[in-house]
Order: sequence, then structure tokens, then C-alpha cells
Amino acid sequence: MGPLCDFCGEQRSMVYCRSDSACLCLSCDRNVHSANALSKRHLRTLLCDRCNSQPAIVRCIEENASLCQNCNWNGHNAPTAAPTSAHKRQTINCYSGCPSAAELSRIWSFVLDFPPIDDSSCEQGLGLMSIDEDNASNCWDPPEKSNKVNLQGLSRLSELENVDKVNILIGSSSISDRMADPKLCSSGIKGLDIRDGDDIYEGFGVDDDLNFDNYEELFGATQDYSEQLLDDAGIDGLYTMKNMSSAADGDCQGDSIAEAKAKQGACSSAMSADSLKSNQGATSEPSLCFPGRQARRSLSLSLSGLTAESSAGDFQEFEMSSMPVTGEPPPWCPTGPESSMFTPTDRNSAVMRYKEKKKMRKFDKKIRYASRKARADVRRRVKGRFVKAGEAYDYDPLSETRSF
DNA sequence: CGTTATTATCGTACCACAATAGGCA
DNA sequence: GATGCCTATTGTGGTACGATAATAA
Repeated sequence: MGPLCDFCGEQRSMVYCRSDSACLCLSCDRNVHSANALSKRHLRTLLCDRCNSQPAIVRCIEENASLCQNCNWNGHNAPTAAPTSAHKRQTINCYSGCPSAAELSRIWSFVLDFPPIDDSSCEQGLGLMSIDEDNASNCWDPPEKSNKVNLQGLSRLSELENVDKVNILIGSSSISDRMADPKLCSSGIKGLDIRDGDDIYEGFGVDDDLNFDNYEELFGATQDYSEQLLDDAGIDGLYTMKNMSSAADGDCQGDSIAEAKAKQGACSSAMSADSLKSNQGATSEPSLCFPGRQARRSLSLSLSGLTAESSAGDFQEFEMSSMPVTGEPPPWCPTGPESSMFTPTDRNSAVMRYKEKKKMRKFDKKIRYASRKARADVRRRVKGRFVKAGEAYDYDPLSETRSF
């Protein structure tokens, strides 16, 4: 039957909501995400058929399975997966709003058995590709729209081999206009609400055939900020990051504040390479054109965002993968028979895998109890604070508009 | 170049209450 | 050991506000 829905615990979960970090059945997905305007904006996608815990990003045609980044890598890109590396794969689209079963069937045509969903609870239909600053990665438009992809997904494109050519989809104004406008620029692509069905391909100033070969022309930047920032910081920064992790773990708690700041400054660039949008909490905004201070601000990632979960495992992997980049092991790396066990091929694959994982890594807030989140989402507030039921309030989460 | 003022950003306290954990009979 | 009841604790999100950093004058 597969994994059960995190919400009802009865039905088989089919979709994954990144915002809620929850696996949901279609019925609960609809109920939960029709609760208010905010939850309607949550981007969801299919659940990985292999690990049943991560959002799927590609559909392997040969295997008839939806796969997350890791499973896709393990199944197709890993050195041991040579026979399957040529498998034809199709990107999987995200959706927001409250799509009907028919609409889901349309965007995920490869999934044949969508159960009927009760449409009564939600009037808003499918809202494809509404750009969400927290969950915009992995989001593609339907195949019939030439695999349009939002900008925040750009850095991940290079990871997807055998995926159809992907085009850039920008909002209702041309890119040059947006880049020229500091206000629009500073706010990145926030506010570009692109809906399926909108006549968004006309008047963009962006040709349908625009592909990633033209990316640098358009933005004056490389496609992969991770790579760039990694290069800018240099591997020294990475080493410092490793050291910082140790300090953060309490081994160097006697460090002065100045030292800590210096370390943080050194490591922030590397750390933030894949977390440009996630380090600023609710006010974070994707910055496509980092103007001066904004760029540096984006680089400063609070170490508090490094959870034990993300740091321990990742750094282990990083420790191994950093060696081939530098050519010599870092001072903290054990120098013995173990450290010379890796062949260049192994090392390169480890580096690749680390980079893939690093790109995927998110520092989002982890929701431990989806039910509590659902309750908090509909709880009434006064100036952000919860108020007793029955008291006057200034914000009704169930209302489309706020009254201040 | 140093100082001051302004602006931007970050981190966190606050709130109510359902969910959860733990203890006890 | 299983069950039910009671109490204490936890976790959830939007906003305000102080602290800090960056920039401008």
C-alpha cells in the first residue's frame, strides 16, 4: 500500500509538500491546502516511489517510477548505475492551489490512478508555477509548455541529464526591464505570479526557444551560483567552514566573538552557495542580481541554520569530497591508509555527489508536527500573537484579506 | 579618513491552545 | 502488561522590536 498519509494516517500518501515537510494523500492534501490563502500557495509534487520520503523531481520512463534527487542519482548517475544511466527521464511538475483529479492527471499524465477528489472544499483550482520563494526548486511547468522552469530552479538544471531542453520562464515583463529596475531586481522574482493558462508567453521579450545557452547573456551571471560562490570563496573558505562546524559543535566554545565572526565571514560564502534564499527566514527573497550589500547579506548564513542532521552527515561527505579539489588533504583530514583509499574516479564521484546533495540541501524550518502547523495556520492572531478564541482579532487566516 | 545619521537585515520574544509525553492508579 | 485519566510540556506562525551591520552624507 505504501507510506501512509502524515495527516490522516489512513490513506496512502501520494504527494509531498515541502512547506509542511509532509507526505499527504490527495484528500488530505486538498483539505490542508484549502485552509487559507497561504497554504494554497504551498507547492507540492509527487512522492518518490523509491524512498517514499522525498519529493520526486523526475519520472523514469523505463522504470515507470517517480524519483527524488537522491534516488535518481543512485539509480542513474552513480558509477554503479551505468546500465540505467541512459534511461529516458521526464521532469515532474509542482502544483499549488487545489487541483482536481482531472487537473492532476493532466500535469502528471504518467500517473493513471488518481482517485476522485472532493472539489467542494476549495474553489481555487490549479495554480501551477506560482513562484514560491521557499519552495521554488524542483518546479516545472507542464511538458506541453516546453518544460518551462522558474529561475530558482536554474542551478539544478545541470544536474538533470537526459531531461528535455528546458526553457526560462519569466513573469509578465521582460527580463531586461526587471533587471533594470532596482526595486524589481532587489526583490528578485518575488511577486511574479505565473499561472497556468495565463498568456505568459507573449510580451515577455523572451523567446520560447530561449534556452540556457543564453542565460549568461540575459543575467550577466553564471547559471550556477553555487559554483560561482564556491569559487569566489575558494576552498579555504570551505575548510574554515569545516572548522566552524567544530566550533559550533562546542569544541571551540572558548573562541572570542571576534574570532567567531571572522570564521563565520570566511565560511559564509561557501555555506550559502546553496542556500541563498533560505537564510533569511520569512523575509528571505531570492536575489537574481545581487547588488552590492544585498549580495553580501545573502552570503551571511547564520550557523544556527546548520542542524545536526544537515551538518554531521554532510560534512562527513564533504570531508571526503574536498580532498580531490585541493589536491592535498586538509589539516583536519586523517592522513593514513584510509585517506588514500579513494581512487580519482571515486573521488570525483564523491565530489559530484556532494555537490548534488549540497544543492539539494535546504535549511528550511522542519515541521515536526503537521497537525500543529495546521492548527497554527488557522489560529487567530492579534499583531502576530495568538489570541484566545472569542477575543477580537485583527487577522483572520481564513479570510482572503487582512483587516488591520 | 573619521564621525554621524539613515537604512536594511537579523534574531527573538510573545501569544493560545491542541497535541504530546509522562506519571499514576 | 494494558488501559484510562490527569497534569505538564511542547510546538506552531505572524508580528513587533531591539540589536547589528552596511551605506550614505
